[in-house]
Amino acid sequence: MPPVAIAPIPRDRTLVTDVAARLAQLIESGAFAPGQRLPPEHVLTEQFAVSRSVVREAIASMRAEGLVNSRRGSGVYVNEHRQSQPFRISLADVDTVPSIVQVLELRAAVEIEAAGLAARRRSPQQAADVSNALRRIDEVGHDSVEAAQADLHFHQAIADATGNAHFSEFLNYIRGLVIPRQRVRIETQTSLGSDAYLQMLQREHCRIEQAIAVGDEVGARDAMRDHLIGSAQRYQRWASEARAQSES
Amino acid sequence: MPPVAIAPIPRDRTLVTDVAARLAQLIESGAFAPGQRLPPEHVLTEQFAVSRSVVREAIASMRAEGLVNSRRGSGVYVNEHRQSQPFRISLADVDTVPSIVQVLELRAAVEIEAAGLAARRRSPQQAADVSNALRRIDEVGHDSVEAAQADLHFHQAIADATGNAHFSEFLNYIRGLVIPRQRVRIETQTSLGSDAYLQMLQREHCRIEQAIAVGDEVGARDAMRDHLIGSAQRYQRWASEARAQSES
DNA sequence: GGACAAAAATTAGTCTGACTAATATCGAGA
DNA sequence: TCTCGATATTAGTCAGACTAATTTTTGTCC
Repeated sequence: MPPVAIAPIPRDRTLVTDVAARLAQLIESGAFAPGQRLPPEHVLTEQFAVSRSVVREAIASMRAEGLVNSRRGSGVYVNEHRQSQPFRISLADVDTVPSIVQVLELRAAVEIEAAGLAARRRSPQQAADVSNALRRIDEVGHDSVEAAQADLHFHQAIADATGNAHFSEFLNYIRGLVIPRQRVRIETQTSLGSDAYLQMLQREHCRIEQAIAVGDEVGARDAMRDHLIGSAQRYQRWASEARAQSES
Repeated sequence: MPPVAIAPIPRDRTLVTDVAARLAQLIESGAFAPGQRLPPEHVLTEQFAVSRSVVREAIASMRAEGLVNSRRGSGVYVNEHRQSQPFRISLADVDTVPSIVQVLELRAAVEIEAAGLAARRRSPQQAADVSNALRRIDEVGHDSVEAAQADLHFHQAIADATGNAHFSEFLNYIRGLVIPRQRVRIETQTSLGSDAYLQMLQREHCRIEQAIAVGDEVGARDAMRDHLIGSAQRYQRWASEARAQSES
């Protein structure tokens, strides 16, 4: 008798996944070129020696993946531009403090350059948007939820002022990864650090806004760099304090 | 008689897509929590008033999207960590010269900061890797394909030297968007600009490598910025020349 | 009662056949 | 040659059956 049962290994291989994988491979390899029509279902049925249900579910999978599109009465066609693999940071990788700092570093890189581009290229309207966002942070004051949102809008206004939508979209993506924790941080900090903390933040914001307003590219980058590095350091300090507190 | 036929609007809505969308919405809204089991197929069949084929193809779609997973004999379960929407630049958006420049701007932002981080944190081994990559560019000389690859490795070595895998991965993603065209550019340039062009590139590379070697964070950033801005300008100039040439 | 095993019920996977609706193809007529 | 209509092709949907894996229930023995 074996000492322990062999690991079950939930083989979720099914005919559907097999057929989908083989079809996907054929497309990848170029056997079916973009724009080209796949063989009709009944042909795939006999070639793969499976039922039509299996073929249809496999095609439904590939359609969901954006690999093909179906046209009723016509056929299934390979999509023209099969998207390159997207950029994705696994949420599972954003769990520890160091890993979050790594994400913040990438975000900082983009925001720093965004501040520089904004200073160089912002329209008068965009400059006004940044200034308004800054004022809004002052107005909301201590409400931590509102403050977090106002802070977000400030950074968003800067990204928009670059005139390059990729910056806005990328920062939007990064935010989705770290914002939940950041909000906690801000709430904690504001309840602890209170006025002094908020004023320091606002001084940093103000420096950024001024540089963008006067078109000082280098100054905007430096100000944003100081702001984000400061934020990251504050985050790390807070995290270590929180840990020390929970261990005591 | 109408002047022109009404736009066909290929409505690719089907029962399958509808059911999949509604189920996805129920999951998004939290009606079905992660880890929870979906109602069995025959229940969905009567609730949505569709056949089992439709339900199954809808579930196959969601499975392909990573939203759920099926366990034969047990049920369909909502995946625990439904990934956040990834960052993706549509290839369709990377077709014109200005749009490519926008992508290059985002790439530059990340590479500039990567150079700074590399200068600050690189291990001796990583510094050596960067230097070796630089030397390799010299060695391959005029072979445009090899040169493009060596150039890529140089930038890759710098990203690796940050010690932050997100930088490497992000630049890898960006490369997948613009490299095909860049290679063409390099080939054209090398055949036209020849030695002078290569030597200028290598001087820029060398400046970056030196700054990283001695741990000059600001210098590394500046050198990388000059290099990438120069590259973008050269690309734009080449593109406009190519256009002028094709029009003549 | 509790632990274990067998039986039953539940559930997803697969197959078959049919019909519908949209599209594509072909041929006859102008 | 072009247009229009009939025909063929094809994906979408429905229905029912059977298989295989899992879960639940039941029954038995201790």
